[in-house]
Parts: sequence; C-alpha cells; structure tokens
Amino acid sequence: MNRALVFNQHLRNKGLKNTRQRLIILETFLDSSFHYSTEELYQVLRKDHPRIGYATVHRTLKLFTECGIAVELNFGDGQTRFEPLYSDHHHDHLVCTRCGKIIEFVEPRIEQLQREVAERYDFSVESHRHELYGRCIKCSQPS
Amino acid sequence: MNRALVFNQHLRNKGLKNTRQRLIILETFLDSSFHYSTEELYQVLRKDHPRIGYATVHRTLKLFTECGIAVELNFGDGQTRFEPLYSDHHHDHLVCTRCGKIIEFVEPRIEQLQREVAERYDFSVESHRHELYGRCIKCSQPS
DNA sequence: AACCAACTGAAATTGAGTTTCAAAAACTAG
DNA sequence: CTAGTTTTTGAAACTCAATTTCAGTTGGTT
Repeated sequence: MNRALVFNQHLRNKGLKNTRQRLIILETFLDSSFHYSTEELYQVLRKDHPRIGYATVHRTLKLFTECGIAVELNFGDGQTRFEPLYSDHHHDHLVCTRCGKIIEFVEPRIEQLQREVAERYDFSVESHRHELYGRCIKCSQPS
Repeated sequence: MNRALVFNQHLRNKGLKNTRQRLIILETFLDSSFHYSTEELYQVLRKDHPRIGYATVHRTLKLFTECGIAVELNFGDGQTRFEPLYSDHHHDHLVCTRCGKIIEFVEPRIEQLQREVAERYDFSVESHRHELYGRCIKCSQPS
C-alpha cells in the first residue's frame, strides 16, 4: 500500500486540496516509525517549518486516520498518539511505563482466541485494543 | 474481599476521615455493576443526595482506585470509567460501539499467551488492557 | 486571470479532569 | 462534652489536550 497515494485519493474523494502543509506533514509523519502525539509532531515540524500551526497538524493527523494510513492510539498518558500504518499487518503493543518505549507484537493465536471469545457472546468484532504495560528490558535492569 | 472494609482500612492507613459522603458514594458505587464515569455516578447520586458535589465524587472514585476496590477503564469515548472489583478475578471487556453495553470476559489462554509474548521481548508486565469493540447481539440484528 | 471553495494559523472554545479555598465536619485529647 | 486540630466538602476556578472559529490566504478550475 502506497500511503501517499491513499492520502491523495482520499483528498480527491472528499474534494479537499493538496496543500504544501499537508505534504510536509505527511512526509514527516511517514518518515518516522515513532508514535507521535499531535504536540510532538508539531514540535518536530516546527524546527524546519516554523509557520505550520498546531491546528493544521491536528487536522491533518485526523485526515490520516480517516483514510486509514494512521491509527489513533491511547496509552493512558493523556495524549492521543498516531501510528503510521505500514501494511495491513495487524499488531498490538507493549508499552514501557518507565521510558515510554513502544514495542509492537504480533500473536496470531491471541487473535484466534479473540474470535472465539466474541463468538461465545454472539458479539461481532469491529476492532480491538490490546496493550501490555510494564518494564522493557532496559528499565527492568537493576540500576 | 470485603470492599467496604478495604476502603476503611485505606482511610485509616492514610489518616483520612470516614465521612457521610464517602459512605454514600461507596454504597451507590458498589451496589451497581455498571461501569460509571464520574459524571454518570454524579448524576445518579444527585437524585437522592443533591448536596454531594462533583469534585467529591471524583475524589472518592480516585480513592477507590488507590485502594484497589475499583479500576479505571478507558473505552475511547473520552470518559474515564470506573469498574467496581468484585473479586481478584481478572477479566477483559467487549464494548458495543452502538449501545455502549459492556460484557466482561475471561480467557485464561489469552492471559497465558500474553505472558509468552512478554517473555519473547524480555518485558515484565505490570498490567494490561484488552478490549474488543463491535456490535453486541441486539445491535447486530437487522432492524 | 478570475473566481470560489477549501485551507491556514492564531486565538477562542470546549470538556474532562483537577485544584483551590473558605466554611463545615470529623476525629482527638482534655 | 468541648475545644482544638486536621481533613473534607462543594462551588468555582483552573488546566490541558482537543476542537472550532474566523479573517485572510491559497489551490485549482473555468
């Protein structure tokens, strides 16, 4: 999946415009595998593009989510984070509560059990959230 | 586990006082299996106890969390919800995105796989969050 | 080139959560 | 029981991320 293309399609579909700011934000966002919050991405962009406003960053991240090239994540720190989707490959997260490091994991057997649980309750699943919080290896070393 | 007792212990331990408001909030909270947000519990309490303030409800729910008789949950609707803990029995949630219904589920095999995943990344888990979002049986019937 | 709808960025607004503060209530010691 | 001390309460103020507003700007279409 070419994410820039998907984004442009989305703009066209909705009669939106292809602006300089949106391009810059898209590139910066996709070039990183970091899980940015709006504020963090805004700060990064400000270095090279001081004229781009916070509201524009916010609105553009919402557009990314709308067209499926990003997902909103919430790790309970009071900030919504946005993760660029590199593929259709689903994964979940380990979140270090000390250093904030985020590790992605894939475990098909868990996915399968989720389907079983849903069936047990006649529930049709649209999405899920699964995060493990704790200490990454560095942060669990004795200091 | 007697939750009222645990709460009283907690108050004593921290040199806090046993007030009328705290007792009322505790009873109302435990008498329901509902997953209240602060606002919702406040509205319920207001019917019989119009003098109890929002801030008191908020602070009391925080106390419940501190002493372990409640947990904070966040289902992505912008409101923190509080779940009374009836036992030490861990469970996760199915959340209906249409009617808001919350179903609790237990699946030890998922818990086991979580431990395996954590081990794979040398990660020591402190807590986790696992929610499936979709339609409950009523909301997936053709209307 | 002209037009118009969409966009931008600064500032204002929203809303959940939290804190403040003066009056009230709960405990403690006498 | 009473006085004294500390915590609590509730209303209002504040915080902070998220969202909206709006006047001036830009994109892209004719």
